[in-house]
Amino acid sequence: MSGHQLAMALRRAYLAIHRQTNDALVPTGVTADQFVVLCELAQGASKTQRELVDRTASDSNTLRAMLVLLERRGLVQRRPHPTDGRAWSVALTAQGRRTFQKLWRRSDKLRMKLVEHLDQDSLRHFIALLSDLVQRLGDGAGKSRRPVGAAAMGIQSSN
Amino acid sequence: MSGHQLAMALRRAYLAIHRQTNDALVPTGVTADQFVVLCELAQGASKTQRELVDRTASDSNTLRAMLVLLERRGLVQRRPHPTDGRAWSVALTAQGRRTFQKLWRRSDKLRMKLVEHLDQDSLRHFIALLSDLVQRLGDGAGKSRRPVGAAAMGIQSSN
DNA sequence: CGGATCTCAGATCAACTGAGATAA
DNA sequence: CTTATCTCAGTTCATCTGAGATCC
Repeated sequence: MSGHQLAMALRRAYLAIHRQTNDALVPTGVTADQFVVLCELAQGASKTQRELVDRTASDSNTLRAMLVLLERRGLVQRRPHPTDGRAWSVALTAQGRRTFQKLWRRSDKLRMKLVEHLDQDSLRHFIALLSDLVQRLGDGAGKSRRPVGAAAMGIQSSN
Repeated sequence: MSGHQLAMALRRAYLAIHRQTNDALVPTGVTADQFVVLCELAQGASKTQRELVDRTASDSNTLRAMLVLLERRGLVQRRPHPTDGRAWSVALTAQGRRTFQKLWRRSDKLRMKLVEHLDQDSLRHFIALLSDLVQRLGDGAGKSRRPVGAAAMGIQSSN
């Protein structure tokens, strides 16, 4: 057992989820990565791009590109931030909320399958293992253009 | 605790490893995904592209593209398969083996950090959780163009 | 024949670099 | 002045579809 095997197992698992999410959403024309963004936006209030970068673990340039696509399709709206003149305030449009419901339903079975045969404690433990791993890696961070940012830590509403 | 949170934790962890691997390897011009391919090739005998597709969890077209890049750089060689006329037999070149050593050393600290604070049992358990997840997903497989393939199961040399 | 392996063209998205505008 | 947020241009890689050649 080695770090390499852990990395490979993680790769396998992530790619499997990513592909099956894409497969499930392909009739809607929304990608799995875009879905991740919409999920964060669907949790209550509007967010700045910076917050979305932290919460979706995306690159800021990548996130912008995705928002441009989502905006062009009318799922997302960006308005000037009320107090911070540098920032955008990003939110779902009405159509975006409707589309998100559809996406969420379409991916429902997949999420069920993810946690099948896992009781609450195992699931909690599993997530803790993953979070610990991220934290361990994050400490010796490279030259990431993301100087941490408070929202990166896992405060998630319950969905 | 929900399947969504598990998926997000997995995403975070995978992307963190992927990025840090890329960062560690960037002076060599080899990407993290290419490194995955080289790792499999470094384990003993030569392999067909089909085997590599299974073992690296890559798409077959994607794999071909990566092999073309690696071949162009002289790290990899493809010869006709001795017995199966449809298949290629892919192997590292001498330079490929040297480069792989370098890559492996460069990513050593990262692998160490991955398993820091995990004893053998925890690591084994972690990997089992990930593998189980893949298997659960794999059962209800979509229209993946990969009709299973025996090598997909985890027979790994110890590295 | 059916099925497996691989090739090729083409498209799309994600990811990243580096430079810069603007505001805190 | 420094730092943070976001924009923009440009590049590369990974991914996938769909069609087809070739061989088992």
